[in-house]
Amino acid sequence: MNKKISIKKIAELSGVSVATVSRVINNNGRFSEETRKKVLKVIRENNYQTNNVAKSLRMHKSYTVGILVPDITNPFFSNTVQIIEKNLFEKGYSTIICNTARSRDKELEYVKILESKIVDGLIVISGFKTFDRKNLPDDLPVICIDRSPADSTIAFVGSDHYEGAVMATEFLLAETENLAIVKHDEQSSSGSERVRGFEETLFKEKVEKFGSLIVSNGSQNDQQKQIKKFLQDEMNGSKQPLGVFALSDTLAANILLVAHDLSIKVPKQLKIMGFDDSPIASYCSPQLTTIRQNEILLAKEASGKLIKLMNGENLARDEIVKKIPVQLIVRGTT
Amino acid sequence: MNKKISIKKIAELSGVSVATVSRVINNNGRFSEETRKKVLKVIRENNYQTNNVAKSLRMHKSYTVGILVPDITNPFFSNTVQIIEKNLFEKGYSTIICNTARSRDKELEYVKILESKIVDGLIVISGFKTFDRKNLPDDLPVICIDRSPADSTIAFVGSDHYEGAVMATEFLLAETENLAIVKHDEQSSSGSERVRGFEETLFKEKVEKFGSLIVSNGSQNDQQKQIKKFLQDEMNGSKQPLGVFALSDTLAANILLVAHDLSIKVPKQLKIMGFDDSPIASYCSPQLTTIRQNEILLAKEASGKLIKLMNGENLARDEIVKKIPVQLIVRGTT
DNA sequence: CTGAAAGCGCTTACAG
DNA sequence: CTGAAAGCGCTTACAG
Repeated sequence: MNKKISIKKIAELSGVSVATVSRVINNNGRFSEETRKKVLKVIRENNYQTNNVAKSLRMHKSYTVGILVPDITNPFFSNTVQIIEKNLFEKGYSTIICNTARSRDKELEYVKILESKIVDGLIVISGFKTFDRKNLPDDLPVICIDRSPADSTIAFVGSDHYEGAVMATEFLLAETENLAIVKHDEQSSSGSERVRGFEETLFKEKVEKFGSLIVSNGSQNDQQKQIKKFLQDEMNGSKQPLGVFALSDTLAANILLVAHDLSIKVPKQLKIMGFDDSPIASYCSPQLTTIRQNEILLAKEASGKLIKLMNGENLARDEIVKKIPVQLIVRGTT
Repeated sequence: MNKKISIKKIAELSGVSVATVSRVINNNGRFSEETRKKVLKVIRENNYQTNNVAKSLRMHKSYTVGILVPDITNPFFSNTVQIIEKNLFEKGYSTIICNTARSRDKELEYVKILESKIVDGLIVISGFKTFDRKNLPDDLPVICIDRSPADSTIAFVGSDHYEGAVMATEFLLAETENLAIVKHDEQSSSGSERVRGFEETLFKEKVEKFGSLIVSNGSQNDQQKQIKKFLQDEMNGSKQPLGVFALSDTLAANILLVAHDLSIKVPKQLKIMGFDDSPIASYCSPQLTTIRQNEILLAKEASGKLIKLMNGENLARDEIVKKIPVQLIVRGTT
């Protein structure tokens, strides 16, 4: 294929003005059936493609949206992004996915880039506790996913992490009162909600004591060492089985691996509850009991709202914040 | 933050022409230190941001590259993409990631979109056996990853799947001569290479018989059923342990799960070799022995070459095709 | 139904 | 050192 051809060239070749060509392309304004055919023929023959850069400049509309993702290799994120991308594509938007690597600087940098490329809208996925839109033009449609925006006027869609944790905890409590929670080092806003769900449920059920471990970031091996020490302490001398609520499936899977190592029987002596239903959950043995997030619904809400905003509509008051229900998936570890 | 401000406004506010403002911004052409300070001050005060759409239009350069990915939720792809994105970002390019969902139509559609957004270059990751660049302008820099281009002039970077399969097969052969291969339904070009590595090694070592299973796409459950039947047949009455070369870690993990189910001892009676070293490999128990692809090197080669091409340099003849070495990771299943 | 012209926000020869 | 003007490829009031 040769170099790009412009509307001007098409106009020349079909013996009409550029204005007319533009009208034909966009099927807008009036022109005779005859010119339409003629122009379309020339366009086809020359494999003309609209230059969207020029069009964006003129129209102040790019049909592009940006997505900020903290870590695209995280299955929950990549899944959600993939579905959002699909939804937006169907509506004629293409998606610029930006990996912020959980870095404030990169996040800011990418916001700048996206802005200067004049995206029509922005979807921001968690990474820090809050997202500050003060760097953004006031009129840019923005949807936050899984991260509470600092500004309460920004639309927000997220799983009901609190409710998920309540379900998880009650399920564990039905089997044993000897509970523990295992968390990651740094807490996202969703992580805090999960912790809150756990603790408030215990409080409500009048369980006063529970174990707690914070696993600091590091290699899988490091993490397992910390878990090993914890399990050895916790399992020691207790009559009741131990029920562990892990704040992610990754943690849950590691706990399971350590349990095998220590010859602790799962789920007989140790019950493990994960969170996310990530791919590894199904490849553990036994498979992990966990809380599944509904990425499809999440993505649908987020892209639907963004499109609404980009079409110039406003969100009703009760649409600003949307909690997506989660689901308890009972498998082998409980 | 308020609406966008243009170079024209900045010119007005600083009492110079737009030409001068442009020169100051790009530090290009000559201007007095005094005007520089003045203009920069106004820019800062007004939070001016270049409109890259306009700049692209004028410069025929967008500092944007497109990546076509068949499935962003596949860890190998998302990892590779993430690293490429990082490399390009450091060179001032932002990346548009397009999920083609292994659909020819979507692939074509996205190529069009990317083209019309005037990307400076394109990275194409496997999905079909070959990629045809006839729809692309002749002068657009393109790098293929993991998929042989139909046109042998396109630069290509991929893991040495053949060599990986040879290593895997020889390793298994050292333990047992009773081998089998388990493949996916649809073969990518990399898959075919893996098969070839397996078969040629067996031929070389004069092993004439081996088992073979093609697992058709479906739910995890479906796949496990097919594997179950296969294992029951293969394990029946054989004295030697069975060594299975699975064409992906996903397959390997499912085989392992079925083995547990059938109370087959791994690695005593059954040895399993995966491919990719995907995240699930480390969460199986025992952990999977597998062949690791070097995503970092892969990404480095791909982004490096693309940048070279985008800078107008040519690739030396021996740079067109680059095979990246893979590594045998011995863990618990062999 | 059709065209000439302005303008989106930039950069860059050209002239001074 | 600085400015006026052209032009990147489009769309759209305006005039006819």
